[in-house]
Amino acid sequence: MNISSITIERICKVFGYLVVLEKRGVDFVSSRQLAKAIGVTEYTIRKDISLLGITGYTRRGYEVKSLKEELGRKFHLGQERKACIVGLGRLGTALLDYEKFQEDGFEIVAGFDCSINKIERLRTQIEVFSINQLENIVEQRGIELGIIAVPAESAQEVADRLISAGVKGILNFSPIKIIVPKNIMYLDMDFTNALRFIAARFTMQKK
Amino acid sequence: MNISSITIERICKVFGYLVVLEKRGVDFVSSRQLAKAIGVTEYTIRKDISLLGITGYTRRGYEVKSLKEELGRKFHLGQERKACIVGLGRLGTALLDYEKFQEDGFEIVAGFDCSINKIERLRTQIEVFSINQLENIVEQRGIELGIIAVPAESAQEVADRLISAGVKGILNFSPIKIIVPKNIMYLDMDFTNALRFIAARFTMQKK
DNA sequence: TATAAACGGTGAAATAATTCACCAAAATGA
DNA sequence: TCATTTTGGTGAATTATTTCACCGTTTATA
Repeated sequence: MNISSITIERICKVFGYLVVLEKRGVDFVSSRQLAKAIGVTEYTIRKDISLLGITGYTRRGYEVKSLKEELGRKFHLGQERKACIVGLGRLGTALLDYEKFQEDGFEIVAGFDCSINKIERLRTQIEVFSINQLENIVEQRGIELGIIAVPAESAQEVADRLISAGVKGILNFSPIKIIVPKNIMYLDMDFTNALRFIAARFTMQKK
Repeated sequence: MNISSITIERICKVFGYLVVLEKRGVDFVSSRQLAKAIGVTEYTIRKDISLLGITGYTRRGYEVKSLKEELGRKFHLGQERKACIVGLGRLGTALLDYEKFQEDGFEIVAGFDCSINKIERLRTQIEVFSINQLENIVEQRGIELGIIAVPAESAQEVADRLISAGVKGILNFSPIKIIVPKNIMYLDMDFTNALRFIAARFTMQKK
């Protein structure tokens, strides 16, 4: 099967909303409700879901629990995945304790920083290491995801090291774009760019 | 002129890269270089730019300084814009001191939190207030952008208050989707969803 | 039991976005 | 000076994505 990135993005949002609905004890949800919740049309939702061979019930919609499980199975969502955070400044330490990751199966199993002082001072549940041990720990613990929260200058180097140590996906919070091989999944979380995007749309906006 | 959201997103990235190039003292940049830097094709870059009526130089490319200025003018980027942060937990305080915002013209002029204790303890350059004063301060200071870093439960309420106080754009770091009127520009920064997106693409990926 | 309403499924149509092919201009170099 | 290369501009072709129209079920209701 061949699913476009844009569809995968929507599916992830749907998954997130299903998690919320399940917590609320909702059993069924219609394409219209899903559409409203994630900001697209009902047609798109139905296309996306039927593309995956998942089917709903006439007059009731999709069953929340089974849709969530099926999406999880197909996209490996909500399963155990180990991640680490590199760079334990303000943002990095905030991410270390971000419980929402854990709820979704993402387990932060290590933090790295280059400052020994910082490592010693940190009081956290999660084990923290010197950046020197990055390769060792990533390999030992089978870490698949790397979260980069270091300054722009060192972001590319950290990414290269994470990749050569075996991570398959990178979430980058530094404000520069990192170049990665195309078999590595990569996403930027550039805060300034997010504000730019909002500001730019004040001015010109089509849809 | 009518420019699609997806084009605006690319333009913002181009703008960010131009800022970097300008700092490095680079005078000209080709569509090919821009394309590589932001991860699209050179055709797309040229289409985007020429759509705006901006034109480059044969055999040299685009002039960094003037392209940046022109994009800034057309999209109101790199201009003074006032923003505030609501919710001064780990993430909120990290954002308070995120200098990169300032470099790009986004000025954080206030922080809000509901805990008086927290407000008193905080040592920061930026003035912090009780959430009770949100409407007052937003109006007084002409704040246009609201950054939401409160827990999921109160995110929608905070958004509603920000909007009724006059902000025109919202950047949401809470893990739920907020419903806003369609004249308000809105962007989610959902960390868990970002990890999901990366994990999902491990499995299935078209382009 | 018959009718209406609310749903999902899906091929076809419409729209949007990207890529391509090719031209013209400028710079370079033989 | 003349050929070659690099570059942007742009209409056309292609590809991707969204929307629509309409069908068949199921549930609710009269």
